[in-house]
This record gives sequence, structure tokens and C-alpha cells, in this order.
Amino acid sequence: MKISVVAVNSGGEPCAACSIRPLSICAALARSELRGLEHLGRHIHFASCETVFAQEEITTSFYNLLEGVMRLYKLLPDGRRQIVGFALPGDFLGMTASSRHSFSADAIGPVVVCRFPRAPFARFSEDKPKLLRRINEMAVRELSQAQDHMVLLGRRSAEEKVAIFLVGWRDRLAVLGGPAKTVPLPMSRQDIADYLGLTIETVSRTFTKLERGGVIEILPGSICLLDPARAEALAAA
Amino acid sequence: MKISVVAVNSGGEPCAACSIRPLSICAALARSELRGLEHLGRHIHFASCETVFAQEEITTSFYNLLEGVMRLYKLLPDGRRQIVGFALPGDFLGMTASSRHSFSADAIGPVVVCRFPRAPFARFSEDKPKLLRRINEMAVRELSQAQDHMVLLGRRSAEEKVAIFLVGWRDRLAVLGGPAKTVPLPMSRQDIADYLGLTIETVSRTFTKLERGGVIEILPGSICLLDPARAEALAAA
DNA sequence: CGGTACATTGAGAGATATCAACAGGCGTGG
DNA sequence: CCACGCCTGTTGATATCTCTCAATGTACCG
Repeated sequence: MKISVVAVNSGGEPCAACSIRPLSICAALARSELRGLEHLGRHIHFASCETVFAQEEITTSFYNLLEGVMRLYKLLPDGRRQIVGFALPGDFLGMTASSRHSFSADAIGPVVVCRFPRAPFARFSEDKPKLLRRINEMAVRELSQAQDHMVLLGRRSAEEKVAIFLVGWRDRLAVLGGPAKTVPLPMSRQDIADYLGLTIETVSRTFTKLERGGVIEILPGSICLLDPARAEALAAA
Repeated sequence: MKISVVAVNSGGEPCAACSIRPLSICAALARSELRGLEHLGRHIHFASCETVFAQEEITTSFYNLLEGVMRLYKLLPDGRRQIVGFALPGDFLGMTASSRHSFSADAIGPVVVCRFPRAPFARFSEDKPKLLRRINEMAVRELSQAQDHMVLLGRRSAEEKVAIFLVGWRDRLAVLGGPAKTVPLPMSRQDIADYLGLTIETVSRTFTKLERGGVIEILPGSICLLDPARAEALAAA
């Protein structure tokens, strides 16, 4: 829960050289406008399991995820947890309807974010229609993903949930690193369970079932999609 | 499934007189800008159960809901249905990440929408930062609601789901019509079930259970919240 | 080598789904 | 005006999927 703040480019870094720029909201900015952003953004490193921001905390910043994976989750008073998404490089976090964060975000493995203080960023963006439309586009895409996930949570069986998760995660990683048969799973089984609305035992059993069925092979920290077609069939059904 | 198009103000209607303007995206526009919108928007009536737009259909328009209630839902190939939300006056529909609708929308009871053809509306809004920010705000609020609903679908019991639905629906109606003890439920039990990720039987049994517990009274087309505090307690738990 | 955290497996319980019957409201038509 | 049929909602009996509780296994790390 502690927050380690290791400022890496306290002086501002050339956004033009940013590897994830085409994926992020910054893709909407011209070279000249990037200059303005460079003054606002600071790179911050987080170690595994550190919290970037927490539910109910006052929103002070926006975050552009540069490296690593984050889990975004909501907690109920009695401890039940629902992971509402996993963030990957390019994702933009911190937009809220109210002045407080509606979910918590912490690092799964080492993470680097580009942090923008809220008010200056709001001023920077307020008269840049292209940027606003880009942020809109990202928000709408996220909303669409959220709706897909509602279908999963409300209407899918455990086996379908796991298959959809594996195929979907593979596809998201493919956008970043190119397609690969073996899919890294940096998150724990508990994370997967809380994402899919299952218990850890059911996730484990379903993994085993899929392995016995020859659909996947379970490896430490990853799985191998032996039969992608069958996994996709389960996911579509 | 047929679409009844009854144009009401084919010539454009004074947006300044629109009753739901403060609730909708149009709140972000100045009087002079409203003029531009009036040329774009057309009022259209739909009868109960008519489809305003369907999943996979090419997106041709945006819709501002003026009157009535709509159900927004996604269907799986085998017929399973998940309702991703109910739309009320002021809601803005049709924003999509792709060029096709990601869910279907149809009328629950008579409905009036203000329809804006997609391209002209996009042109109209593209250089209006205030409007873009307003649309953003609405999108972020919807995303937040979607995340709340994920927690419900993934981590709540049937009784909690129903209580949350009733309290939440009451609160949404209160914004429009002022607080009331008796809550109209224009949607069917099946709609409620598909919204909460339950079966119709479980919804019915849970209603009965809450009624026997003195929390609600079941009336035709509505329920009365006899013990709001207990309902809210179930919802928060 | 032992400890700890994470993952898997098993047995049994429980919540919700499924299948089936029944009740009530409402419109139609005799 | 009443009988009939249809549709929606309720209730009951049973099935099943997933959860819960418990034990065992495994990998990593000091």
C-alpha cells in the first residue's frame, strides 16, 4: 500500500520519443503540442503490488501507463473484490465522474506511469478538440469493453469465462508485442477469479479441465494456447 | 422489430424549450449554438417494444432520449441476453468505438428520441470543446455505472442484486420526477432478470421474499419501498 | 533445508437454475 | 356480458453449477 515515488525524468522527457504514444491519448497531439505536455508529465516507477491510487481517494492526477500491468478493482465493505479491468501500456487512468477515484489501481509487477497533475492537464486539454475527441474515443472503447464484461459476468459459465479471458488477454497482448502462442499471465489466480466473478478454486479447476481437454498447457506464470480454435469456440458460444 | 418513424418536428424545434436540456449533453451549449443543433435533430416516436437500433447495425445516428424508458442489451448467439442498462430521459445513445452498434436498444413503453445524423453531428461537435467535455463527462459517468454493475454481477447475491436495483432505480427516477415512495417498474421481470444476471424465477422469488420481510410491497407495474432503510442496508452490505 | 505464499485437488454444501404447474389480468370474440 | 386463450408472473420440486471448507502439493526465497 505504500507509494514509492521514483521520479525518473523530473525535468520533462521528449514525448516524441515515447514508445507508447501511438497507443495513448497523446497520439492526438501535434509535435508542437507535445512540448506542452512534457512540462506536465513525470515518469513514476512503482514496484509490484504498490498502489497507484485508491478507491475514494481524492483525484489529484491522471496517469498514462507506460510499462507494466495494473489491476483495477473495487472492494465491498465486507472484503469482496471485483476487478473491473487490467490496464496495459497506453491506457489512460484517472478520469472520474466525481472528484474521487471510483476504484483502486495497483501494480502487477513493476510499473512505470506518466503522471499528469489534474488541474494543469485539464487546462492543457480544455481547448484542444482533437485531444478531447481522442480521450472520448478511449472512454467509449472502455465503456464497450465494460459492457462486454457485463455479459461475461452475468450470462457466462465458468468454462466460457476462463476461455474468454485467455483469448481476450492474448489479443490485448498481441496488440502490444505481436502474436504469440504462449500467453504470459502476470496476475495471480485470485486476480483472475476476482475478474471473472468466480472463486480461485473454480478458476484452478477450469484451467485443469481445459488442460486435460488439450486446449491449453499450464506453465508457471503463463499458459500456452494449444488449441486456439477450440478456445475461441468456447468464447464465442 | 419494425421501426415506426413518426416525425414530430420535421422543421426543427426550439432546443431552448427542451425540458430535458439541463440533463443532456445540450446543457453545454450556448443559446446561439443551440440554433445549429435545431437543424440537425428530429424528434421520433417509438411504440412499446420497437427497436431504436440493433446490435451490429451500422451506426447512422446519435440519439438523445427525451421521453420514456429504453432497454439496452446484448444477445449471445444462443439467445442468452444481458441488459447492460436502462436509458432514461437525458441519456445520450449511439456513441460507439467501432462503426457498428455494440448493443441493441428498444423502447419500454412509448418513447420519444431526438435523433442526430452521425456525420453532421460529428462535424457540429468537433470544434466545440465545451460540448466535447460534456460528452466526455457523460461517458465517464456511464463507465463508472458500468463498473458498479460489474461488482453487482460478479460479487452480489440475488437478494443484494434486487435491493440494489430497486434503490438505484428509485434514485434515478427521483432525479427526474422528485422522490417518491412507490417506484414504477415499467420493465418486465424478464428484463430485470437479464439486467441482474438472474433468472425470472429467482427475481420473482426474491421480490416475494422482500415483500414477506416487509421491505417492499409488490403492486402491478410498480413496487412500494416500505422500508427504504433496510433496502439500502441490503444494497450497501 | 525449511518456511511461506500460491496453486491444485477433493468432499460436501448451498444458492441459483431448470423444469413444471398454476394463477391472474387482459383483450378478443362469441 | 361472459368465456376463452394468451401472456406475464408466481410458486413448487428437483437438478446442477459453483462455492466453501479442508488437505495436499509446489515454487520461490531466505
